[in-house]
Amino acid sequence: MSRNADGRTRVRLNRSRVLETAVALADTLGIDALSMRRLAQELDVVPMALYKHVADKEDLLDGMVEVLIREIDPPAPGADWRNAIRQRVLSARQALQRHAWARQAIESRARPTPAVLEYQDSFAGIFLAGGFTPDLAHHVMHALGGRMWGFTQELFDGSAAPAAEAPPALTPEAQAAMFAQMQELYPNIVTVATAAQHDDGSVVAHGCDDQFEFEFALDLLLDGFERLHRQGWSSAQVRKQHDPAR
Amino acid sequence: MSRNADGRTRVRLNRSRVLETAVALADTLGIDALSMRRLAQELDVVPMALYKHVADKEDLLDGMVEVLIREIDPPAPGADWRNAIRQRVLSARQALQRHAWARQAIESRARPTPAVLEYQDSFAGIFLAGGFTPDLAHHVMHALGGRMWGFTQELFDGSAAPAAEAPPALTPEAQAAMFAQMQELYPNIVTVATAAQHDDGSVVAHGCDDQFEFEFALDLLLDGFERLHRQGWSSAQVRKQHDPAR
DNA sequence: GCGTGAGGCGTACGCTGTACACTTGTCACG
DNA sequence: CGTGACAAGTGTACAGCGTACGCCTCACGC
Repeated sequence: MSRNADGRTRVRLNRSRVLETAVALADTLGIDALSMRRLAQELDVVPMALYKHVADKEDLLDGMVEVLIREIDPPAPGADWRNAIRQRVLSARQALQRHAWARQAIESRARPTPAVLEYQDSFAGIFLAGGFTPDLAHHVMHALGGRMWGFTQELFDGSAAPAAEAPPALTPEAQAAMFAQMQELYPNIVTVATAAQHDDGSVVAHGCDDQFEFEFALDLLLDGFERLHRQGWSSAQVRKQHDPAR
Repeated sequence: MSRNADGRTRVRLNRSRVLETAVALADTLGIDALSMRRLAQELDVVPMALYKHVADKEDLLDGMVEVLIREIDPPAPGADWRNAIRQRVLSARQALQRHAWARQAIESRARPTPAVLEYQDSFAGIFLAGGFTPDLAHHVMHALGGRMWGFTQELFDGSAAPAAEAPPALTPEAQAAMFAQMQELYPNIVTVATAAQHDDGSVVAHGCDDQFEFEFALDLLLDGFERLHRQGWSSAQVRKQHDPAR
């Protein structure tokens, strides 16, 4: 067994040690700062040593995603489809929040690993067991999309002013000036972004509640799924309607 | 004015030429292969010359997204909110399909540029003009999320077998074997993935119709929005219901 | 005609992933 | 206990990346 600089014997490397260290490192440093070299250093090993345990960086990322999937609660056995889906998604969401890198990692993966397929299979299974036709289950899973993983579809963070990051603290005057400018340039965004507080009756700006937004969209979709399910929706009739010649 | 190797005078570089060439290059080579060096080469210029026109690679990507946004149709003036949103989203989707790199580029952007804010502002404006309360408009935009850009939330491509890319063509036997294995390991996915064809009555596997899936999810959401809008939904009552103490 | 400033050039640095050949450590078996 | 084989870890090297910094040079206003 090899020894480190202190001459103490060192635990052997193995795939899960590599993956778990990578996960921990990505948690603290962010996915961009996770390099093979940095990871090797963390494991007190030369970079190339990692390649005995992962094929390449792609494989490392795949493995990290698998670690994450294992943290997601298994489907609740007795629940009806709606609660089963809801629980699973919200559990996935929690796992994703523990690992901020995960969203990017999952989305950048080119091909699904067995673990990913298994995860998606369980969703399909829940819908089918709930009496969904394969047809409806298919479309419904597409509609769920990233939300299956608990992704919030960011991309609209009304509370984020443009380029207001580098300066750690803004003077109240500067803030007010920026707000005024925002209001001028993007009046609707400002209206909408500050809406949540108004309706609450609260005064302070507290940003928006990601969890609430996530569940809002999720339940909107689940409501829609339920309605279609009840009324025996089928894609054939919709297609016919849109394209009667066929 | 400088001359190139042939001694012919060369058109001067400028920001839009840089951005448009970058877009074209990303279209053909993919975003991963788009490097400052490769882009410079395409423009017949030394890499560092680009930095007189874009601040850094981040700025380049921001600029490319702006080029893309300009390709999206402006909001239809006379339309009701639902059609206005639908049209805009579907137009965005078309732009995104012309530029496969765009999704990743948009999602990786840390802070919204003015063009992005303006785009989102127009969505907020459509909802508000349609009589949505700022509160509802806020949540609804979150629910729309990436679909505002026409993103399909891939992540579940039932037709993609794992690691079936490198070999360009599989023998029918190999395909059959793989299918059998898929069926064993992921029975629900197979059921659901092959559903669309069954219901169509067609026999050949044609993958699934992305456009259909996209509109399915979009309309599901729009239906939900409409319902909430009609019944005067407000986040205050929902929150109270969940958390009556407050 | 000449100064000036923007635009393009060249060099260099530190970082990345990883190919390839090498040594070392560990364990099964004679 | 000795040994051979195989797995694990090392070292060197390469091509590519983004970009800091200093220099040159060319078009243009005076």
